[in-house]
Amino acid sequence: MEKIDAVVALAALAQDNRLDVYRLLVQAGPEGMPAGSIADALKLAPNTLTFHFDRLRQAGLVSVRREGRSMIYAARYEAMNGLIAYLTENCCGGAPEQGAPASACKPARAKHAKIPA
Amino acid sequence: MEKIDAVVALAALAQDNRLDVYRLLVQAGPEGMPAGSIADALKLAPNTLTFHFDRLRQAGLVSVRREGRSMIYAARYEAMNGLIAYLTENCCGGAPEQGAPASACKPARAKHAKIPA
DNA sequence: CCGACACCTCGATAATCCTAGAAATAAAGC
DNA sequence: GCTTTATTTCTAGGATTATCGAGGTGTCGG
Repeated sequence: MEKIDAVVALAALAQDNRLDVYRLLVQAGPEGMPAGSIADALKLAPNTLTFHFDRLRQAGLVSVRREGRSMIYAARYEAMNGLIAYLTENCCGGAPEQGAPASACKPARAKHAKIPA
Repeated sequence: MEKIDAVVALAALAQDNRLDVYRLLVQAGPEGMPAGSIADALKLAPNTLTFHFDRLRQAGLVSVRREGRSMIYAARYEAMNGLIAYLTENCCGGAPEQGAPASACKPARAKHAKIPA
């Protein structure tokens, strides 16, 4: 994952309502959830919700498909994997170790010092 | 980690210059780095840098200490650990599995369906 | 075809964000 | 004490963001 993609994904998740939307979609599973149900669950106006969906979609975090009158949104797990991998590799003390518990971010001594742009 | 903390941390990292600053600090290691060196490395005006430091500090992602005339900023690794843990637990398919590769985010069937506020 | 439903697009607005210039504060050295 | 160096604070600007009301598009049932 490139830096620019990470920034976009982070920005997409860095908002109360969007984080709620994304978490709801994760819980909904691979089949996703219609926009209306999400609006009901989170008490958001449909047009406001569309705005947030666009941002999540632009960040690659969700996918959409039409089903009759409904738009079904679903979480794209690869995107979250990519983001977590980016953070682990670039913002923690180097590559994650095999033995260590998942995402153990420890201090590191500039192992691979180059900052990939 | 609470949701509000996650949103603040995500927002702090969701900006080009700040992500650069944070990555540089991670590479600098636990002792950190003086503000001036960071300004030089990233070609940022000192006052602009202060603005971004404030945001990172408010998010708990960095710490500061004075050393003579310099302000030494350092990454707080626990914060990143907390953020990654939050994303893994709340935005992936449930708790990370022991056997799985670190941060393997897989589709899940609403295992613990309650959304912690 | 027509009405009802689900959702999106457009336009406007208040709030927040990022950057930069000017001036202030803190520490070190002479 | 005065000057230099390192960084912050103050103030202001343009850009971006989140939300809302009004209106439009696409789909289903009859």
